[in-house]
Amino acid sequence: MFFAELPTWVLSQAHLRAHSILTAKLVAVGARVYDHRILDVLDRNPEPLSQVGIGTLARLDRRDVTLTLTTLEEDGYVVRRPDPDDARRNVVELTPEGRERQRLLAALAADAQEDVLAPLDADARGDFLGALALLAGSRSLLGTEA
Amino acid sequence: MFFAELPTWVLSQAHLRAHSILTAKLVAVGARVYDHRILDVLDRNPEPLSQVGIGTLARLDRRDVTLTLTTLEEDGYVVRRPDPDDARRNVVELTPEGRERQRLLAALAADAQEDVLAPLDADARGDFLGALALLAGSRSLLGTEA
DNA sequence: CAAATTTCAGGGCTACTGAAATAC
DNA sequence: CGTATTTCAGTAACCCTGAAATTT
Repeated sequence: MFFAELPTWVLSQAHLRAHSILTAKLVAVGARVYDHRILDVLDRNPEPLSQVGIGTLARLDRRDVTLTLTTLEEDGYVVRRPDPDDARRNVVELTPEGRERQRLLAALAADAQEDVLAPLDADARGDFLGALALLAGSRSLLGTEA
Repeated sequence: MFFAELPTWVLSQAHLRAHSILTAKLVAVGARVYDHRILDVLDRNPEPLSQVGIGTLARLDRRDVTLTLTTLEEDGYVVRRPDPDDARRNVVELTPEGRERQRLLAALAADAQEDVLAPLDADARGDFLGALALLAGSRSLLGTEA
């Protein structure tokens, strides 16, 4: 079978198109996908999080958490403080600007979903997303387990 | 909506799982996805191809064609010769070893497809792949156009 | 002259590993 | 002591751009 007929290939192209749509929305405001992931988990968790906690919830490597937080902190969207209960940890919190930033990024991400799914009608979307979650397996937390 | 519920996220995770399955099969024999793409188009086109021709058919950037061909040539799977009709071009051809290599990689890629689609039954696969091709759009050449 | 081909240099994003410093 | 957290250095694969050298 020709490589471009393989499901693995079509999946990669569908992902690439979706990812391009999403990143285009985000770069328009100077943001990246990692920014959105981290601000999202911070916005949803009222209790302060350590960087390890952020990495777990945002499914990001510790390295990428560190680098992304550095830029977010430089831009004034988050603050890092040493955890008073455990000096090994940083406590990371959203600033008001960060919370506002997240609302913007979430709105842009929502726009992107509509663009991505535009080729499918409402009926087809449900079936498709169900099958997609099965294929994603434990990598998405929406599928059979979660 | 939580970022992990977004279709863009689930799509990326499905792709990542599929890609991991495929690359695991290939790395087991020391090959990469680009190797498979290039050997595939060479194997299917009896007439010799230039590097630009390979890039077009394999949907690879000219830079990646150059780098991948260098390793394939070092391993004895392809040969590059100056095109006698146009000295700007290289004519690239599979060696017998390259043809055999491609048969191996194609078999491994086929195995990977089965593993990837395992969570879906036969009925669901057709619908899913049809929807997926729509989302991939012009990036796959299987969808509505092409 | 302009255009095409190959190659090199380099970057950006995503995902990841090893190791150091620090603190528990 | 061993373990956990953060940080730095670095890698791999994928996708892409600019520019040079060569030839048409």
